[in-house]
Amino acid sequence: MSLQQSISNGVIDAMKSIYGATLESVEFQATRKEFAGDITVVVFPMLRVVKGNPVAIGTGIGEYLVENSDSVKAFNVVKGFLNIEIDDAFYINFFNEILSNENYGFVTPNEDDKAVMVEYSSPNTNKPLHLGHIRNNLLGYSVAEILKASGSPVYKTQIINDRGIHICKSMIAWQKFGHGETPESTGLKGDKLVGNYYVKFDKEYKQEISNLMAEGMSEDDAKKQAPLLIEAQEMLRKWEAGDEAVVALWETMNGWVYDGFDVTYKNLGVDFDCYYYESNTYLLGKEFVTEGLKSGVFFQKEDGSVWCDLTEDGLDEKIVLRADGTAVYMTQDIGTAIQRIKDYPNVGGMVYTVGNEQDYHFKVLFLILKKLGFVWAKNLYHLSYGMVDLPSGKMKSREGTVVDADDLIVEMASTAKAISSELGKLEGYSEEDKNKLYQIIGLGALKYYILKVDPKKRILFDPKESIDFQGNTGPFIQYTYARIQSILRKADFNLGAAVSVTALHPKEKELLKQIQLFPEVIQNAAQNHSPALIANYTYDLVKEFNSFYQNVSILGADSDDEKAFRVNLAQSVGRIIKNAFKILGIEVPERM
RNA sequence: GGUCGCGUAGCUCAGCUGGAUAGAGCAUCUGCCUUCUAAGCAGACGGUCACAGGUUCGAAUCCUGUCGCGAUCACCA
Repeated sequence: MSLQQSISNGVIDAMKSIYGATLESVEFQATRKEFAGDITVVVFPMLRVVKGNPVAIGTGIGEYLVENSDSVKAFNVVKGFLNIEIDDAFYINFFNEILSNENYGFVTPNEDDKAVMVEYSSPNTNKPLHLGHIRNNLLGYSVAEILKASGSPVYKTQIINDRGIHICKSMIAWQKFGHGETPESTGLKGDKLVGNYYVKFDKEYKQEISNLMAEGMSEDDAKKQAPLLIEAQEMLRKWEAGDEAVVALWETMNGWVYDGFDVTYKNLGVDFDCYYYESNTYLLGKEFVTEGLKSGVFFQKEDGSVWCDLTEDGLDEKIVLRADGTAVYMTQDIGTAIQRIKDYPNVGGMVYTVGNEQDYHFKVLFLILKKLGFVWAKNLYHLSYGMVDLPSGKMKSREGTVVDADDLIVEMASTAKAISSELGKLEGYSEEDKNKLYQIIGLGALKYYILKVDPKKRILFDPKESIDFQGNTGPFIQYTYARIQSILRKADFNLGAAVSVTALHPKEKELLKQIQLFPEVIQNAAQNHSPALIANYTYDLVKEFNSFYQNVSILGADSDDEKAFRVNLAQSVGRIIKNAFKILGIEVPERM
């Protein structure tokens, strides 16, 4: 039982025994530094149940707690705040309990529990990944890890946008201007190569439009009649008809792109358990639209298009099938959701990691799925996040202001190298080990920088100002971890044994209080789908540890018991850092 | 224009279901490396929590309105 819970029960008992009143819950907060005490009960809310002077009530409860609870040592009341001092023994016992638990704070998933499917990444296949995708990937991956740590089985997935005219555009450009180039022949990553042809298409297409307009054609007509576009459309028709040559090219070029993406995913440290392809799910979506039409969830307009009327829910009418019977975005997403539950019957909910420009789309999607009567539809969550903008505004590929994911990762590592070399703590390490370390630190800085911010807020990223390595940053936390490992290497006795100290140093106590919060923080983060909560908690823990580290000698403690206690304390903090960072997808180095 | 989100120190961000005098980092300034890694620690400076009302013992937090920024309102995905 946690401290809060046990105090909470004590307070409820006290209210019953003193006033005969029933209290639903007890409100807590951390005690402010200027007052004596470890935890504070707010008396004001109790006035609803018991009339009286808050100070008197607080005093009454305090006396009862000291009398009846082993862990409460003393108390004081300031206005309506009951500050409770907890006996050191409580913290020491608690610490001995968690000492041997390497997975402290994690709840092991039960196989019978309902699983959650987390979708993330799902990029466009005609452009390389950029900073915005990095945020998406890191968020999705981390939320999946958080859910796992909080006790849910999780599947990580991705929807692959593998049909449509945009792919044909790159194919046409490659055929006409590519001279048979391949990733191997050029040494380019596949996604970069294909991205170049997408840009090439756009450029040539624009040229054709202006040529046609120079000949006197109107802009609208020119856009529709440019030969390149006609060719792309023709290719799309062939693709849908299953033309062998076109399909083969499509497979080849998609393969290049995915190979390229895989490299980036690997560098970022994210992965997936299963994949879904739009080309496989849109038909299922159409089936359910037909069914919904029969059951009256949808209605058909005169031209044959199918709609869902959401005006009663405060939204508009939404199209779910075109007049010509082809699928729209919504149709596919309906189909994909249903397909996933078919494939994984133990999935009870899904998380979609998609930018906030699609808030409306998901609101509608979830509502439609509810209307179609799926029980799991109430457990759908749109993990909506803000855009990553540059000081100049949005990233625009045309203006060359896109922050490329691969470039950024390389740049972060080289910044880490520069800083690290200056500090010169890595003598005796091989070049290979050093480079690995720079990668860990650079990525740590980047990932933490993005994850520590509340997902729904937009991020301003200034490429000219490099990401910090000091203060509330990934490297700072990694550094603390490395320092702890250094202590552990020097400690000359076995760790993990129960420790026996009688009194706590104030810094030790503060640290233990912070450690105690970890399980609660994980549950909280899972509920809110927010890695930022984990990041900020870890930072607070590390600050507390550093303060302890600077003010209290660990290896030079007075007694062997005290030394063992402190070393174990350091080790526990190290474990929590490692586990918290694992959830964030950030590695921790043994040395830096 | 309708809808949704955001607005906290010069900058980047915390602030959980309302609680005590609003919290960090960066930047600026002052101390601390012959003691466990100074990517650190201790401290100073810095605020009309966008603005105005309301709800109550109490509001950065909840409600309403205003302003500012962003997104969205396609038979695109």
